[in-house]
Amino acid sequence: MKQSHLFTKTRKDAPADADSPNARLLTQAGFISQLAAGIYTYLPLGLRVLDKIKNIVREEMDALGAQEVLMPALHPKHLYDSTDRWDKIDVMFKLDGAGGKKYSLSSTAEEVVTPLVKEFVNSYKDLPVAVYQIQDKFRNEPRAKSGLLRGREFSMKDLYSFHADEADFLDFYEKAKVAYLNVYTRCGLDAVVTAASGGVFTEKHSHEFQVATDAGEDHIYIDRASGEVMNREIIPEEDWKNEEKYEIKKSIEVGNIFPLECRFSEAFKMKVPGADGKMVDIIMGCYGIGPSRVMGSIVEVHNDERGMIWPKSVAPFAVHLLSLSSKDEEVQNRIDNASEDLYQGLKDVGVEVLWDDRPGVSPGAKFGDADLIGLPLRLVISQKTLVDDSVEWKERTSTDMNLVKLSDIVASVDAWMEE
RNA sequence: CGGGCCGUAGCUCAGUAGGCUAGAGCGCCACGUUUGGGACGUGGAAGUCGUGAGUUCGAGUCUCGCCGGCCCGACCA
Repeated sequence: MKQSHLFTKTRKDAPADADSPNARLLTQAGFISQLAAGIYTYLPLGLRVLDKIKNIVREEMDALGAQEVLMPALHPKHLYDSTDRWDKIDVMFKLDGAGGKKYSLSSTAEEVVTPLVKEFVNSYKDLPVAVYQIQDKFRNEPRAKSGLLRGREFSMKDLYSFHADEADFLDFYEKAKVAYLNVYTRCGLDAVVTAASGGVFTEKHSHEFQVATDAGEDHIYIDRASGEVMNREIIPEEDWKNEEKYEIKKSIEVGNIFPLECRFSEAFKMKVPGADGKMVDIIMGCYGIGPSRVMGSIVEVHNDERGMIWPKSVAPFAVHLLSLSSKDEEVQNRIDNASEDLYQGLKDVGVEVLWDDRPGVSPGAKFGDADLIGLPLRLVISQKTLVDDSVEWKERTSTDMNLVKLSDIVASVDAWMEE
């Protein structure tokens, strides 16, 4: 994409009302725009990141054997009458429809997915089933905060699994854990599985995926003896400051999986015949990842004083190509032609390039924007590099710069992409 | 939902004790010069001072209500 065509712009000054690094940097670089507290527009650069995260999630969910659907975000009240949750979910947005009907905006989807799957599952032979969706969720948070980390409308992937017996559920649950860890690793996040309370659904523990960072609002306790990681909510209060027993870190919860047991299958009278012909209860699990929160978390973890530092896997573009300006028309033409050739050459081999082709913008401004936007690889073409028939190569994570011949550059980038 | 901070140009902010035509930097527009770390000169456009009421001869400034944002806490099925 040519930067001259990008309708968004970077800002020289950080926004005054964005304190957290993710809100400040994403806004300053033109990735997101705030509409209200906890409500954001994803601009072209930000949307590309969000989509890449969603696609990584998709790939891992598909590999797990789950099937993607898209359920409505507008939920009729009667579903919640079946589970008695209409007045229990206090973050639920409720609205009135025509004819006195009542609806809520999706804050979760157990009430939709359970009847949905029930439509198609008639026997133990139809199980297990795992379905997921990636959809915006709405939660009337008393206090939205920290940019993308806690919003009132946010992207969430929610997966639900249905099983004929406990052993099958546990097997799937463990595989889901691995799939989740794969997602975080691929997104450049170092997440740990953390035991947490089971909430209202189960006596068992649920499991969270926590990324240790001071930007987090959770506290994880790492048992120094066993290595087990636990959320503070399941630590006895007298041990909250026991640093001899636990290593304590602040962290962001980037995912949560938990057993639902038969809470929802019972509420919707979902039972099927087992192998012996007798009706069996259906055991469910539920598994959530917020792609928008993952995006914010990546920025919290990967940034420096100059801007964001995107991992290659989720960067909006892999390469930032900078054409520096020259007063000499002849030189300028050579810069433009070499840049155009490289831009096309990279696109032809499938490399995503943001080309800073803006005329007349000073080198300092282009470098500043490149650092702020934080694409993994910066390539510069200028009078200086063309003297050597070369391009300057600099990775965002390094201060090293070196020249690569124009004749070799596409192959070099292609090889770097495979790393 | 409790507590705190804040709202003045597109952005970041200043605005003394209430005082007459409301300021700066950046950005933007025009022209010229400049081009390897956010260049410079000259000229220009741009503001119902969040909003409503009140006090006052006079309100960006004081009082109250409302709206909105950020932070701390509670909450986070």
